[in-house]
Amino acid sequence: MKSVTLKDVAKAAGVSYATVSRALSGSPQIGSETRERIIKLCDEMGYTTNYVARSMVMKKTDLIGLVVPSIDNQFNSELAYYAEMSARSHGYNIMLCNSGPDMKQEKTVVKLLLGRQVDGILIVPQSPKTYENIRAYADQVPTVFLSENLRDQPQSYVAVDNSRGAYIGTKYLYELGHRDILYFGRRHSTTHQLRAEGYMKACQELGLRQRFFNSEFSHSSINNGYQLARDLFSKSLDYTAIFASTDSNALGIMKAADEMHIDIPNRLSLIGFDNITATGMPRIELTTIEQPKREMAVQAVDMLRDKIENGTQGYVHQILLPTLIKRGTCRPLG
Amino acid sequence: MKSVTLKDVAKAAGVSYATVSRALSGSPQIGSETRERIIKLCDEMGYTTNYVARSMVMKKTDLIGLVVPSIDNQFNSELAYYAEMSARSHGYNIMLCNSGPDMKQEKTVVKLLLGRQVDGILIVPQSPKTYENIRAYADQVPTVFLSENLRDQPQSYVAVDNSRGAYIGTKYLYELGHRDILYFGRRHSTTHQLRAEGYMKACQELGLRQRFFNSEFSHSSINNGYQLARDLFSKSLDYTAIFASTDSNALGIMKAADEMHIDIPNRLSLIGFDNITATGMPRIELTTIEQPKREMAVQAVDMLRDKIENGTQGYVHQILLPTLIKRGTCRPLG
DNA sequence: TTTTATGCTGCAAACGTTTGCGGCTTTTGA
DNA sequence: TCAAAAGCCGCAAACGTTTGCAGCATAAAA
Repeated sequence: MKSVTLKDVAKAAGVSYATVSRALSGSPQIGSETRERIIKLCDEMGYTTNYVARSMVMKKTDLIGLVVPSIDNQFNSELAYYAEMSARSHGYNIMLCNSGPDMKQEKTVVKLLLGRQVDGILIVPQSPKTYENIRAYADQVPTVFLSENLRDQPQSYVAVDNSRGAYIGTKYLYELGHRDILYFGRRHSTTHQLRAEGYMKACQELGLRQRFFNSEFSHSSINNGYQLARDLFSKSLDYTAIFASTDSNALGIMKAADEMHIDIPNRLSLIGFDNITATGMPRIELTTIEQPKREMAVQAVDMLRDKIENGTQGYVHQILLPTLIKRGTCRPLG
Repeated sequence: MKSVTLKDVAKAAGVSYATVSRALSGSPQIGSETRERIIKLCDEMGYTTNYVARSMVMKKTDLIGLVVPSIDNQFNSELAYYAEMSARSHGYNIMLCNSGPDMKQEKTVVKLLLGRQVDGILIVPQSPKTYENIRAYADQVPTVFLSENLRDQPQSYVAVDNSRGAYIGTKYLYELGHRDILYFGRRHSTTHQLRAEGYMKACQELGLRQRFFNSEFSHSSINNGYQLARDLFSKSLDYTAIFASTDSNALGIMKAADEMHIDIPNRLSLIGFDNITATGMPRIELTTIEQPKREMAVQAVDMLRDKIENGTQGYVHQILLPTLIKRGTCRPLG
């Protein structure tokens, strides 16, 4: 268990450990024969530099704290995947924390991360109030928010153009001939507000009546969507398409529709938002709006790196473009 | 950005920083008024103990390295979720690394983790060869393998009873009246070998003919399953049920079947293995064998903690029980 | 040969903690 | 009143690096 230190290989090489450190870090003031001899020796002895000691003196841990509401959520885990890959390729490691389900835990893990001396924090907010919740800490270390729009807050974030996403989705339904489109989902976070706005904008432009069916449940889950949709479908179906504010909701709607024998897509067209993996599964094939998760994650770590390495001050709001993914749940009307 | 140190609050409190340290750690040799005064002061000044300095002297980082082939995989991300929650509740933080897709990267990240001085490593192997691949490192730090059976290897791991899972799945099909059951999937990792063995055992006991359709593709994905199933279905359908060695494969099979108008479950019953989230989605409703992911993750970190904290030597093979999840893809025959 | 420059290496401080040990003050017991 | 015990607290070393600075040898220049 006792690992070999600089001192050990220095002794073996017959030089001071400062020399070994310099040889490894490629300092130009070390002779090339000495360097090679030392490097070879390090290899043989299985030396790996102790990052905690290194971090101590460098005042830099090369660690990025990644906090997500819960990593088992498809959307988050995809973001995490790309974030980790990208971070590592730039020499950073990821410290993972689940912040859900309550605000207290979110605060706790962020504080924890600070104690760990992470160089920066990447956070996908668990609620619209996250910014307030962790503001005190976000000022102490480079932080970028991921996937949730903060709109007017003085904080860096990267997110899709949620409004545009809903806009193109609605327009697509229109082009398919639909004139009665229901917007399904909550609206109390900025993200969801924006989506609703995109829908409304499309409706205005196209001369459509705006119709909402929303709730203020906290998490957008399949089950929530399902429960809600059962309510919805027990009333008259005076619309031909639904724009669901999240894929999870859409999936719930789909389940309810199947149970109540409402034919998707023939009687009802359905479109979601996010393009989570399940939407591409056989039999589901949900038409949806894609969030470019890879790009989002990569941009977020780039932004964070910029703050960390260049000390960039201020904040930037990076908005990426969503894409319409046509699959099987939308049909031309008539 | 400059954080407040022990020294700072010591100066403010008018005591030495050793006293502050002791007050915080609850040492009995500090007077209670002093302690309370110090704690209050720490709060006000926003002091958080620097974990890297602490780790340095304690020779313990309270860090667990979690390496998974790719966190965006449902199965892995669920394990990761529970592992992180459990680890954190015991004072550990998780350092996340994706090891996929190649063996080289797996080795690299494990080496990295060692450099980070993690107290232990939790690894879900990316291939049957993982053990060989990282053995050199696994000897240097407490390590437990997750979800993959290592069978005779002298290493701790926790996994389901894969054999039993396949056994009960096959038996279930038998009880439904099926007599011609095809086993679909690869067999070259221990895990998959065990599943195949469970199937064979059931066949023997029940007097069924054993039928295999397998391949040696490296990753069990929906697409692989799909491609293979298209092949399979182009030949005669002289079986009434398929036991797929993974849910991913089963999903691929389902897709191919739908395309080729083979009615699941009426013409063909299908059962998977793993119970990944997608299987419970509307329209899919795949009958499957559940791996108790939460329990697996929790047990794995318990095991790891035991090694770390008590220095427990030797190894233990923890086998958990799988459960049959009855959903919609299996029908009684006749 | 002497001086200067150049190339390489070692010394030691610093990073922010934890903790054994010694010392001071106060209380207790006789 | 004095000694011993007890209760608190500070000193300083240690953890394993990085790096500014000084020092030594050798090579080049005068």
